[in-house]
Amino acid sequence: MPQPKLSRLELRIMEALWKHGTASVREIQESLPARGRPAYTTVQTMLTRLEAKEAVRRARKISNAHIYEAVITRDATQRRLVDELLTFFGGRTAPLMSHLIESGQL
Amino acid sequence: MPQPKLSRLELRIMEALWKHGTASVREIQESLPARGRPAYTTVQTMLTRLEAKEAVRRARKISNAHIYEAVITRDATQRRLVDELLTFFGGRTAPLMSHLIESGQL
DNA sequence: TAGCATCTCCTACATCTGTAGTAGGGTGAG
DNA sequence: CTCACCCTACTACAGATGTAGGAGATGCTA
Repeated sequence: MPQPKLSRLELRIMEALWKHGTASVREIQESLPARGRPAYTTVQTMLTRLEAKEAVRRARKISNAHIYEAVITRDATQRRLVDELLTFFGGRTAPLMSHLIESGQL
Repeated sequence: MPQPKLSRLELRIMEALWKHGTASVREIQESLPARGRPAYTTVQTMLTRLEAKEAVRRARKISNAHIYEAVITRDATQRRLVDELLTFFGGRTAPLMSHLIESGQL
């Protein structure tokens, strides 16, 4: 399905994958911030679920390890998140903008 | 706790409550868009959970019905959502902005 | 080739979320 | 006073999410 719904952790995994371009379970797991880093098999579970959602795919194999790559783009995913957030703002971008501005980085 | 984490449906309920200022379960339920409107008791369950999270409180009673009011502000809640979204954008507001702009309303 | 390190695959499970039914108490209209 | 109606409180449950262990396959190293 196009642009599946991803959970927070799934999004964290995707973020890591987008950064690496392509990666193994271990690479993804280790690239996650040590603080609150999930266990190896947890990452593995996420990748399996992401695969089921067709958000990632097994690109190839290196030795006995699968190498994953993103199927959905970061851009499309972010757009989806923004759209979803907008529904909570009643479609009004103005308040969202002001919060963004107040959020510092500008 | 300050700014509890709210689910989608909980946010929809809060939105209705913020609009009314104060409302009974029935008022909230009926103010939700008919399309996909949850059952009366579903709204009730949400309010109970929101109360547990200290996001709303029972302000008073009219006859045998509880009248709820929001404890957390819409503003603080929206800010929290924006901040959370920002973490998925690696803290960069720029891409978020561009998505917003492309989202039409501007 | 024997073992250890490493992977995958499968299974499990607690918690959260959405969804709602049921039982029983309070209320107001007649 | 009575009873139909509305409200609350409690319970239930399926699906999503986060979290991870264990068993067994596989690959590298001495």
